Amino acid sequence: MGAVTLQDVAVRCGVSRATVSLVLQDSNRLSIETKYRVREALREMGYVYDRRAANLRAQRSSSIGLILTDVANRALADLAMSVEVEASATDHAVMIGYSRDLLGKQEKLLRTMIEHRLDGVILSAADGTSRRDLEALERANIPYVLVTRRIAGLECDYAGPDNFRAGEMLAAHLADAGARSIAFVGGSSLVSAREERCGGLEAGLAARRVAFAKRQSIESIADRSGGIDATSELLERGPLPDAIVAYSDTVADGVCFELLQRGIVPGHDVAIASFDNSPEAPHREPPLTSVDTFMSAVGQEATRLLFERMRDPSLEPHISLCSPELHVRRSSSGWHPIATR
Amino acid sequence: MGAVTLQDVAVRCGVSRATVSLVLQDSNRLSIETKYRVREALREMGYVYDRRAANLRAQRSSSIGLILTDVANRALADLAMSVEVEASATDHAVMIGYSRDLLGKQEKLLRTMIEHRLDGVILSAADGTSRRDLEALERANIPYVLVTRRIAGLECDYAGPDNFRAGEMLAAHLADAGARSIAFVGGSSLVSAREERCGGLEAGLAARRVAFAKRQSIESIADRSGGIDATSELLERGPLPDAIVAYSDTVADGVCFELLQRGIVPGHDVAIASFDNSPEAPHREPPLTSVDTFMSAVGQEATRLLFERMRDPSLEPHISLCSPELHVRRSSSGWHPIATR
DNA sequence: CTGTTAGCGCCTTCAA
DNA sequence: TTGAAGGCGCTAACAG
Repeated sequence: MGAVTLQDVAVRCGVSRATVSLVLQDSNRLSIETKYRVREALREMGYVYDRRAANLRAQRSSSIGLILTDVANRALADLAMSVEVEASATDHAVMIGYSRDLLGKQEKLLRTMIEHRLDGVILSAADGTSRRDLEALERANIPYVLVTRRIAGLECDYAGPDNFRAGEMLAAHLADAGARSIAFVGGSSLVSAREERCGGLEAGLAARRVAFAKRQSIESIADRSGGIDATSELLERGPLPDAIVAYSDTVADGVCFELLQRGIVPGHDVAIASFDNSPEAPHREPPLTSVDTFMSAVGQEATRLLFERMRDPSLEPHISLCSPELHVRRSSSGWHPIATR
Repeated sequence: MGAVTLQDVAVRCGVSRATVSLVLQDSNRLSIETKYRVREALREMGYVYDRRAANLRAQRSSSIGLILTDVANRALADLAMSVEVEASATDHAVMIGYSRDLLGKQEKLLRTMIEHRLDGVILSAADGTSRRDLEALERANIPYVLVTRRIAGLECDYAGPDNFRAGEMLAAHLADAGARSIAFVGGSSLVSAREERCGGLEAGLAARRVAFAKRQSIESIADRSGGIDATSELLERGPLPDAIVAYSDTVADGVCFELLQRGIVPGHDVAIASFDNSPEAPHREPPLTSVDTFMSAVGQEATRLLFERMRDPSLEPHISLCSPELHVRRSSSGWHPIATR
């Protein structure tokens, strides 16, 4: 019943356990003949390597952890899949957990991963995570890399899209198109990605002498309904701006919906743009201008950083930002200053 | 450097390893005082339970595996997240892998999971998986549950949406609305879900004396572009049917797009319906009639089945189908026989 | 080239 | 109530 062990095979072949172990490692200290005989026996007896034992012995786990807030949006799904590909290229399994932005759940996941003695962890931290929440990892000496979201005051490895640059790109595009008033809509300011995107937008506009006031930034849940709510609030606060930049494509969907409800045509009466460049963006009505953040590149990069740190824990923290790419579509190119005046 | 072990704590407290182990299990065979003293020491010394060792000793891994083809679509993401929730409720970690419908990758994932001696595996099998591909799991005595996709000729635990019933529901709805010719569009016939949905549609139509011919079923890749291609082919093969049923909401999007390209208005000139009831379905133009397949319920059920089998491997295979729910929206309710004649 | 030994950290059993 | 011992399956180190 119990699986075949190295010992069993050794007995069967009349050699020692160590010899069999050497065969598994294809050591060249053994005679061809012995190797062959042992290999045959391994196969015949249906031997399966027990990684648990090897891991215990070698003080590792051949696994890394991946903690995401969620995987229901396409961007994070791409990230998860690319992490798995990179990890398995180095023969590491991936243990996954979803925090749903709950600090308690995240803590439980971290504890579990530490007990399993994972070789490393990639973490997209829940809203409100502080460096104290990661101390357990440090005490346990487990290398980790942050993705997507930064933690204030914490210097550590990080991989993510260059959100600031992405914001700047939209600023440049919209300012050049003639927009003179711009609002940023959706997302929570607790999440670093929002602050970076909004910051980049503000900086880009400033460089082009377009004003951007704090009251032109409205927070919301980061989904379609959030886009609707934020748009309502925006229109109550004042007149329609030339352009609305949404926190994400999903939020932008809600924005467009609410505008239409009020008889305002997105892409014509007001320019719309956002972040993610999701697969549907080109197929929206109007097709949505969006900055691609290449989340699978981010996942790949995060995994690379993690393995580097696992190799050498003394490295300086490394911050890796993936370059975004602007895709201009009718939601912003269809708007012209003339049309609104 | 190395982590604190039970042994270390025992020495510090002047008791035996076993005593400390008993404290961890909160055994009532120990004096209150000893427990207290040992607990203090555990805390002070920063002891962390080493699950690897415990797992080796107990011949388990406290982890289950989840192999999906992909997680880029919302339905599978929901499934993945619900599996993780259920598993962690029983203190099991989740090791994840994505096969991308590649048999080779799936095989590698299975091998890894077997080497890690996972306690069980939930598998959404890649296209073309046969029972032979799962023999490794059986030899290793690892319980597994199939989700979402069945494998021909393999009796084993399975959890999935009741696709046949879902097809019937659409048949009933469309036939009652007056549709007399119906096409099924998109998806690969290698995937059991398509065959079940299409089969249910056919059966439901037959029960209402509406003909459904094989040539009214067109396969394609299961995405938006597949919907476009399949629709082109459909219109080349013959006249526009009263209704088009798409394999999934994503495919339906392509269908609607291609129809509009040809000046045919979906929801008016032809009824459209599909499966998944994705979050965007109500927000499409026209709002899309779709059958909800509750993938998070499927994930929950699959995990439940797996744990049951882990408890008692001798159980009869159990097949669990989650009831679907029809959501009628304008894409089908806006169409009337009159309008097309 | 091959075999022996001694653990990795935990937990169960048996003896005191 | 506590202690000692042995072993899960693997492998590094050392001895033959």
